[in-house]
Amino acid sequence: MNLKELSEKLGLSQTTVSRALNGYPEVSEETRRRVQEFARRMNYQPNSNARRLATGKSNTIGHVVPLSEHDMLNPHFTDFVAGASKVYNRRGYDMLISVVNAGTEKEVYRNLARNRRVDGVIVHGPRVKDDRVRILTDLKLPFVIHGRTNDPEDGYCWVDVNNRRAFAKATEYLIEAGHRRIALINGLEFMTFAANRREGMEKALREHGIEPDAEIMFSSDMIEPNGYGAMTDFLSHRDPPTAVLCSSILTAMGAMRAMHERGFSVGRDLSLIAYDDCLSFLPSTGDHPSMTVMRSSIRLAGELCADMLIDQIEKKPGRRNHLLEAEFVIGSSTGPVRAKATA
Amino acid sequence: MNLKELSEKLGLSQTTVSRALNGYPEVSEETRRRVQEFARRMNYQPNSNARRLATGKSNTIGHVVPLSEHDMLNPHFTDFVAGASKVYNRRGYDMLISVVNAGTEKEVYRNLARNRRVDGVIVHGPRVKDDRVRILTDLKLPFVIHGRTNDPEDGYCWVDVNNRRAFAKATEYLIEAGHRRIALINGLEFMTFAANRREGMEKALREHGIEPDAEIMFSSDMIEPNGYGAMTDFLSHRDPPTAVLCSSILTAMGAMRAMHERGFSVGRDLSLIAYDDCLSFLPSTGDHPSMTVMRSSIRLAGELCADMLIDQIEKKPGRRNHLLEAEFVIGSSTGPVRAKATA
DNA sequence: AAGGCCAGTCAAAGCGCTTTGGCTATCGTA
DNA sequence: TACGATAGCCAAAGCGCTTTGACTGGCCTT
Repeated sequence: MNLKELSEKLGLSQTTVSRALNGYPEVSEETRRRVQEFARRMNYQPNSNARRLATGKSNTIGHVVPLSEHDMLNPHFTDFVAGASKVYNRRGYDMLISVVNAGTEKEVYRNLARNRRVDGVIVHGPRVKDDRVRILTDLKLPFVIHGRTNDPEDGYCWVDVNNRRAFAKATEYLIEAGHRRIALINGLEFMTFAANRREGMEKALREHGIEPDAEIMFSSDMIEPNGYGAMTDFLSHRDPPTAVLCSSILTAMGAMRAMHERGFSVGRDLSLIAYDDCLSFLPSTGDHPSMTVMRSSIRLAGELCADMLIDQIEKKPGRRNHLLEAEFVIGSSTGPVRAKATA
Repeated sequence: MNLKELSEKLGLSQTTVSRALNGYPEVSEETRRRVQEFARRMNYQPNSNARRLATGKSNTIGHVVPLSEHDMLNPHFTDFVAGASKVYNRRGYDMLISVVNAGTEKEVYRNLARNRRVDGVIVHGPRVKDDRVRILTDLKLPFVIHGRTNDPEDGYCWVDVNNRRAFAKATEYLIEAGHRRIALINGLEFMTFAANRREGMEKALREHGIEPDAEIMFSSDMIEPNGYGAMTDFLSHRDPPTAVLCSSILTAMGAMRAMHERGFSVGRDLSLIAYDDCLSFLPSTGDHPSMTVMRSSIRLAGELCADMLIDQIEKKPGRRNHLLEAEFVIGSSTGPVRAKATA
């Protein structure tokens, strides 16, 4: 069933039927009702490809997500998507996901733009120095960055967490509990969020007269096995840490596994603070605060990004950026420093 | 830059240019070379909406994923997508993801089909009794199911794991190690895979004269907190299990957390076998076999589904279904039954 | 020399919508 | 009574591709 058939059966022109269905004011209320009711009965759905061609709008948002090594798709992405898609459903957009190998990203953006397959994109995993901003600006493709680059040049939309402050605060908390030997299990530091987290931590350390030690700082994909591996290494260091900061609950779980395996009790023998993205499939601090965390919902970030992007596409007014503050929640994974632990 | 401009500048008709670019044989090799080179120089990309309208093909695969309670997106989905998207990239398809609330699924399928937004869909989380098969068949929308329904009616494409056999085998392994009190932490049992797992387990139990006890069988979303909660409950049962089967590494991690918390040693005091989907962000048995698992890669399933669906869409010959066997890998989370553990 | 065939090209007709620019009653106003 | 405004409808022109059907000129056959 297409518009032509529908309008013929109704004894109306395509123009009128189209207008009736799309809520234009030039049709009488009675006609509109008749048309809409008939369309529903006939199960009429406009062909979206035709509509897209005619309007030049695709009503689709693109997500270009890079695969990291081992072809892994960042699990944090799941929750971000859950948030964003909620907004897409509400506002009538489709979500196009393009999983790409790290190198080919830019070409994919170019294609999406020239193709007119999407009305805008969300940029994931911004780097400290990232030319995607310039590319997208040149292409005149609306975009929102989940995170920021470190370039001073502003003018783009972003949603980010104050990572520096969160990690500085967590570090200070540990220092006040007497820790002076604090490890870091971070994300990949060519990405801004991870770089900022390290900066925040180092700043706090230095302000308390502690020189950061690269030997107890680790950076990689934020997945369980990496947390386990890093912590295992740290614990066999000649001068092991008494506390650790983890950039994700996933690495934190790995770290805790390593600690348990060595017979350490988390919160007593060793302290741990994790960054909690509120991943829905992992233990959170909701019910029983088992972990001390800095918390900010990545799903919320997804919602904010999506809304902001659509506002921009539809030229609606609205905020151009959001700097979220992570909530600091004290759980039982931290405690005062103890006599040096021995394996 | 569109086709018209391009062909004018080349002094050719749109027909010839279109054919040259799309590899039709009716153009001379020299013309083709000239056209392709010029198109590249001009950064020409055909407008995909126009192309879709003209061809009636969208070159897009739809994934309709239901949100479970708490608006959670199944984390197992991430890896499935990683696999599928690899195929989509290779074969020139886009991936459209539609996240829906559990109830509205069918309507979404109907819309996708009538809209002509996708050429086919992948059905996730099939239920024991699932009317999506009939709906999609009626709509004549090609589809592949990740899993199966339990309806005898065949004729659709699917990729599934032999869940029954995997769980029967794991159960037998535990029984042979002397366990007679075996718990189950399963997925949602209105879904076929979970129902089959339970069946496999119960069959093995009965074959060894053990009556399944519903009090140590749990069913829910396969996420860490649920594994933790279930295991905690089991351990405070008047007759606690000596072993447990988990439907996912995620619940297994939760279960292990509960065991650790009570001071139990996994593999000595209590045995655990998990179903390992090879989720890339979780510890697998690859490096050091810490967990005894039944293993089958969900990413591989994603690849198979995608290839099968595209074959179907393009009317290429190929297999219509795949029944994968899970690999049984013995790790250190299982051992002979011990004197009854006491909390 | 006439006819047939083929390679290479093109004009034009869709694909199914939206949107522009009329057109016709009808009504209020002077 | 006449005239402009307006509500309600329509025909037709795109949107940027693909594809059909037709047309050339050169070459081979008989």
